[in-house]
Amino acid sequence: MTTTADYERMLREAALRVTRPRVAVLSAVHENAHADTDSIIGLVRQGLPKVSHQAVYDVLRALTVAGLVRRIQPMGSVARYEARVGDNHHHVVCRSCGEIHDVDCSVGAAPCLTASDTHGFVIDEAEVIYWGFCASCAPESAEEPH
Amino acid sequence: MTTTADYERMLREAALRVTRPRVAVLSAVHENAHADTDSIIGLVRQGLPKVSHQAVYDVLRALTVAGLVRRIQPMGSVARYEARVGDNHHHVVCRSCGEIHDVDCSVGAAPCLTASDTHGFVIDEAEVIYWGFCASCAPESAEEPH
DNA sequence: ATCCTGACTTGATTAGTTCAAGAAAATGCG
DNA sequence: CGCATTTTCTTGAACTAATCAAGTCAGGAT
Repeated sequence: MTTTADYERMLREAALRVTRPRVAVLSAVHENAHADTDSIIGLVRQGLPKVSHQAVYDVLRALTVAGLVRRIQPMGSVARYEARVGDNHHHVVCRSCGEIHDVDCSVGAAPCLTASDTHGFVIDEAEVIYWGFCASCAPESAEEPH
Repeated sequence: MTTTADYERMLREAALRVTRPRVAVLSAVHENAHADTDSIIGLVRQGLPKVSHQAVYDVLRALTVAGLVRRIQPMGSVARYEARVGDNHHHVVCRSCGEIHDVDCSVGAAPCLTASDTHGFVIDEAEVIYWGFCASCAPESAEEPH
């Protein structure tokens, strides 16, 4: 289990000041994968009722810049954050309810990181989003071709 | 070259009424890949100065639903539209200037469409976004590790 | 040509996020 | 430990992209 002290250490190692809003946000993101900003605000306020929404926005940005959390934003969705960073995993998103789950890269390490024609771009990351319907939202006749 | 008559036919084949705003939007998306809504409004108004922004929003949604255009929205960016539909191509996005280019799927047909663990999801599409820096934005020392 | 339905215009409204100025708190130093 | 410096947080407003609603207008069928 991750304790408050662990979060404080993570912040310190990232050269960020340790404040209660930051610990609370970091904790919320760790314990609630793929939470959107609004949920995070709610979670943080369970422990610290007085934090402003900008504090949360600021903290999320600081944590994102520091690499402690990762911001994901499938289209049609608001910004969401997750604590798994640096392991090149991807996401499966439900078209209906927006639910997100992690999936590891299918073909090994990072095979998708080779585009056929990069147009002169220096590519550093390949983001994969699998779109579909989750178990609850999939119609029973999902496997029918039409 | 694609003419107005072609766009009208495309609309008719999609069971959409042929209106000048629709032709103008369809034309704008075809001639300006990855344009955002605001640019499209500007382009449309070059020919039809009086179209409202809602008309453009409405038309873009109708065209998207009809499958004539595709909506893409890398995170941090507003909605963009492109006319290449149904060929499973992906995108490379510049982290700095937001420029977008098409890339064909690297490993053949649609290999990325196999996630390792689908969490019970019925997946119908794998969207790949390659992140990096375009030729203009890439620093000279881009290949240096640090 | 006329009617009916769907599309467009106008204007207001929302949600999500950001900006700005001042107050508060965290770190470093004496 | 207490103070100074610097960053962070609070308060409140503003901004942007997008949507909603009501009424007018135009495309396509009869």
